[in-house]
Amino acid sequence: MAERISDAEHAVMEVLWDHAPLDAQNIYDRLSDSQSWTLATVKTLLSRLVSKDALTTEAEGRKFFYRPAIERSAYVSGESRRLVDRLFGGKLSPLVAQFAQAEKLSAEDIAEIEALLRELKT
Amino acid sequence: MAERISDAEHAVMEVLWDHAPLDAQNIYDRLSDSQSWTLATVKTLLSRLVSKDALTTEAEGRKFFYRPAIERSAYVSGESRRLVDRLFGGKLSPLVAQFAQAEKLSAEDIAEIEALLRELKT
DNA sequence: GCCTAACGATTACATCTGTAGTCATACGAG
DNA sequence: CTCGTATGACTACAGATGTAATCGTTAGGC
Repeated sequence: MAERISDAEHAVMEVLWDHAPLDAQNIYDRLSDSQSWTLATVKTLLSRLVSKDALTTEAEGRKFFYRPAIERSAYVSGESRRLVDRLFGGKLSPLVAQFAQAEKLSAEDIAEIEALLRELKT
Repeated sequence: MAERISDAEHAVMEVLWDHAPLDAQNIYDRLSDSQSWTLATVKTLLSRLVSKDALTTEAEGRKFFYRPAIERSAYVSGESRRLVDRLFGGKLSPLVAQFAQAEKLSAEDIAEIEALLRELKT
């Protein structure tokens, strides 16, 4: 299990993490803001996510309601770890350094992270 | 331009970021530790990276020396931003929070990041 | 009861990716 | 000069991905 979720599929997952269960039509509607996919495309993505065990379905009449089978936090965790392992030798601090240098962290960002860390030490 | 670099291609880039220029055989040798690709596979990846303008070549006799055409930092920067945008609303602190919570940052990690931030504020 | 519209399922197809084999060629050993 | 070998180019092919059309079925309106 734990097949990899593609970018397009991820967009669908986000909708369902935000609000589930939903049927295909509803998911399509919510995606319309950000994507210009047809209903058919959304349905394909849903099918693929079901075969990947990333979604579960509940039949209601002749239609399905879809619900995430994995936690967003698990997905986010996996993806983050992947990136950090691949690009930063598995350590978080070089990533922070990278952002600091290339992205100009705002004072606010810095304060937020510091607060976080402070809390961790208690 | 700026075509996306795949995972396998990235492994090749890392070798060249570490030490360039190198010829195909040499790259293959250096990859042998981590990957069990054949020379043919490595050559395919090199060709694709050249068409993606991620590598440049210098002919020397009948062979090529390959050299990165993009900085590692640019690549790392792009990939990091992609992840942070996709999963953390573009902000770094939620990523740090995520790691803190799911990955148990060591005291050492925390200290490193704090030092980094302290330095930023000067 | 019949037709239509809405569903999921199936099929389609180009591109990208991982992985590698084959081909033409030219350099270097003898 | 000849031949094997190393080299880049080209070809191959299955699976993933983005994107969508079509098909078979069935519930609901009339």
